[in-house]
Amino acid sequence: MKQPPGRLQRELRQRRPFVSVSDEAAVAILRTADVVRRFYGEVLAPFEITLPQYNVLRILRGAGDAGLPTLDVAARLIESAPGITLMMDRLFKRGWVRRRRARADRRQILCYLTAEGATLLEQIDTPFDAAHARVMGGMTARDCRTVIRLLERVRQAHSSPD
Amino acid sequence: MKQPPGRLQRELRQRRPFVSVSDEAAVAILRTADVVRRFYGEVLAPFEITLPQYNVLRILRGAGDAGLPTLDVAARLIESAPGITLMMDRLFKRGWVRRRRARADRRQILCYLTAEGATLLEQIDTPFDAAHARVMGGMTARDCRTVIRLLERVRQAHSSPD
DNA sequence: GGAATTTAATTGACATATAAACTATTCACA
DNA sequence: TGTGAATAGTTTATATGTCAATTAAATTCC
Repeated sequence: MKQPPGRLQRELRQRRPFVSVSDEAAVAILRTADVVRRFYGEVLAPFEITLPQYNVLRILRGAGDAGLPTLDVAARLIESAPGITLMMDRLFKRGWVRRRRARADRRQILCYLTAEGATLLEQIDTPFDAAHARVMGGMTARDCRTVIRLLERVRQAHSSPD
Repeated sequence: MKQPPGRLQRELRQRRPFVSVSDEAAVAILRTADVVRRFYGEVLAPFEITLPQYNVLRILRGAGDAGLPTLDVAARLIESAPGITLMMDRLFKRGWVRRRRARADRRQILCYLTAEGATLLEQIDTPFDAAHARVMGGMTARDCRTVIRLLERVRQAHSSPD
């Protein structure tokens, strides 16, 4: 049950053991996230689009004709306000996003997916969905559900009111 | 067994369900990593140091008087080569790191923790180790070990020769 | 109705990241 | 031994992410 030197530890080439399992789990989460991010990045690379950009486009597709205020897009990502403005600028320059000031609340900028953006997403959908099947590697559906449940608990413990 | 709307899904305010549990697990990993990163970031904020910087200093402390070539430091982080140069520059300017060209292999730059760097780390150690106890929130040691084991399998599936 | 507050978004400054191109040094091996 | 390949590190360019300050519009509340 107890694998001798600890694989993660060897991975990091650390000399000292982890302070606690808590510590080790946190590092495992951070490093696995990097692996996952890189994996999706490679899937998207041929389309010259990054994972956060792809996520924004998918969010806008979900919003449909109603569009979505800039900060609502940010709220659905990890991202804070300033980052989303820049990213939206890039997506706009590439012709995938359109923006218009909201009539109802003139402070808001509504963002929409363009037809070009929708076409791009359609091209990406198939390889991307196929990637989902590979991202968790050798894990069973049951393992995935366990991870989902446990990590949910971690996030919950750190969550603001929500 | 099947929780009705899915908490993560609600978190993301997505309309459509995840394509698969694989998909959902990947998103859970990415979002939890962000939570963990932010948590450690807040612990370190009073010391005006970032998590990656702190990791570099700890690696150099581990290396001791022998020091460590720049790219060896990078190898122990997620980080690729160019990033480590900049970060080391910043740590040098702050007086926490010292550098010297290796005599044995004149291509290498050996990096060392300075006495000031060591003092800083000592100040951070206690609050940081205390944070380890909180980072995994309500999870038991057993849960942590489960997460460690499952995520290890995910990384393994994506690993290069190693 | 109008001053104070809040909210949506942007700007500027800085830290991480990654890819590509480059310099300097070392190594492999014919 | 000497040339071509590999390695260590930096530079440049671009993208993501965060904080603090700012602008403009909407809301609160006397």
